Amino acid sequence: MATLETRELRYFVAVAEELHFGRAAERLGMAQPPLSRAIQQLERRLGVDLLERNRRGVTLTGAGEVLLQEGRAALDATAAAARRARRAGGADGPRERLVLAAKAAGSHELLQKLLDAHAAEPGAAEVEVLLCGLCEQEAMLRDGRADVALMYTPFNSLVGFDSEELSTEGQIAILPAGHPLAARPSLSLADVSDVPGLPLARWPGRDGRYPPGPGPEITDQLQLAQLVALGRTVAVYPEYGRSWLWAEHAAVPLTDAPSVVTHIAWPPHSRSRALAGLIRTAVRL
Amino acid sequence: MATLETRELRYFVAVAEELHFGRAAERLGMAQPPLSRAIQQLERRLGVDLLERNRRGVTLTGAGEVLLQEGRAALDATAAAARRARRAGGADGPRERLVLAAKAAGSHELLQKLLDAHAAEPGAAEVEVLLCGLCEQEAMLRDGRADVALMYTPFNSLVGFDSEELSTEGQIAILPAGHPLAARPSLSLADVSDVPGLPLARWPGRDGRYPPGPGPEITDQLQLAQLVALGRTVAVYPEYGRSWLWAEHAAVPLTDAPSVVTHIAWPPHSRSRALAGLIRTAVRL
DNA sequence: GCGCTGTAATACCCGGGAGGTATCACCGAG
DNA sequence: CTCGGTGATACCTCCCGGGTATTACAGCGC
Repeated sequence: MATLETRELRYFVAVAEELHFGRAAERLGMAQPPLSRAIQQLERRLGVDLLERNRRGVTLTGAGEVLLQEGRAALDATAAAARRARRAGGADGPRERLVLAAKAAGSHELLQKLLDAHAAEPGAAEVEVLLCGLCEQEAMLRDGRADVALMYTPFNSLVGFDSEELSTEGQIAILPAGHPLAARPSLSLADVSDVPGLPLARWPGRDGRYPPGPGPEITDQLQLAQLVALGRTVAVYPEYGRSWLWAEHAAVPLTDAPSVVTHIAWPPHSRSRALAGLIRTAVRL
Repeated sequence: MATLETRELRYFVAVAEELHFGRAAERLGMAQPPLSRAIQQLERRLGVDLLERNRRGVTLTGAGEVLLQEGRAALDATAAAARRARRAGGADGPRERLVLAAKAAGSHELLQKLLDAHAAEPGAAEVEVLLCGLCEQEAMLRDGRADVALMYTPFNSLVGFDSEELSTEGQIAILPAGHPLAARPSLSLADVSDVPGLPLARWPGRDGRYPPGPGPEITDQLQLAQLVALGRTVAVYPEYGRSWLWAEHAAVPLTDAPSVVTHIAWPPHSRSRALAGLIRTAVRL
């Protein structure tokens, strides 16, 4: 059985992502020839062509696509094993430590309630909060930087994790304060998706790409706040966005936007007592 | 960053499972001293004690428990990457191949319908059927021996996989043909759980252990069939068990047994067109 | 007390292979 | 036809993974 070392996977993923041996070697901190040789050996061992070497760089074969997908998952799992083992041993006392990943732009209120409730439990594990960008919670759970995360459907995908539903809320339209639509008691998606002179802001999808459209491409909450305040865009945002609105902003409930559901999610094979305690506290909120 | 090679994980898992360096080394096909050294290096690199060496063998520390869990998952993911890549490259033509894992004791009828319907689709992938024992589908999906599986809740756990529900059915009591209870139109769990002289058969749980009780420990369907036919036990079994009953058996519907739901399940990160086609066919059944 | 047994750790050696440098072979652009 | 940029090859070095022999130590029988 060909037993695929971590090093080989790392090398292959680098080449498959760069589609260029030289750059991949640089990224890996090594010279190009040994990298070429390692990939050739890997292909021989698997008995499969992974890369198509043509003039001007390389492309992935079907098997290469598969190995890229699966290899990334395997590397994540390996990194997770290392990180979680190290963390479990760091303070090997009775008090375990948990890392909770949460979107920085998420609901502060919910997070506060959860942490307070958990801290009040007797013998509760210490919880470190790791705030991250838009959709990084999934990667953090997968590669072990976090043990548990707050995720928001439909923005995050819960695929591959265990989860419990915590709360559901509607969405609002965030408009410049003086805009005519801001006076309306409620709006529909159709109302805000085609406002003359006020294009709808575009968020990156799960793959990091932006949907097409005339509106500005948003990367973080502060940028969005500025653009709305400047009267350049209108945004669809979960209810919890009300907590950071400025005086220059107006929020109007949307009647037909999909609900945003907050979940607490964790890797499915977790067996930790500390994690179980945190989840129990969360679902009781 | 300590980057945990596959080899190290393999070694550690072997030692953690055997709790004995000598036996682990034998299982790995190597000598004991290099294994000891490798584990020591691993502990130094992670900066964490994984094993407690006391007189008469070793025991796992907390960090060791974590690394065993996570390490197994990582090794499975790595093996899956190798297997799936190799399979994807084997016949790199337009026809992809899929491996479907199904419990040998499962519903033959459903499997037949699924395979027939799928084969009728134009351009459908070739499907290899891999029949396995009681609860092996999960391991097969995890380590890449299979791409997709038929699973039965509550017997199998869907945790960590994507899945779609295919069908739901009740459970029956399987009794010796001549038994008084066999004449009843229906039974409850209480009726069959305490029949004098006819103890309830015990199935292994997800962890491979048997619940306590007086009945025989069942390992496969044939053994169960024999024991019931001999008048030694009564069993609770899904409806689809009717297809293999003997003349010596009688089946009576159970009114209050949990329903058995058949799912089609697959690894969450799969992106294969062939797999998507099979799933679409399955949910249309 | 003294071996005896079974455990993991240490000492030391050897060979394979991972990685480096220099160079080649190839192809498209100008 | 050269030149720049690509990946592949040739060849060397040395580290480290693995082997054997041995030690250290704890329990057990007598």
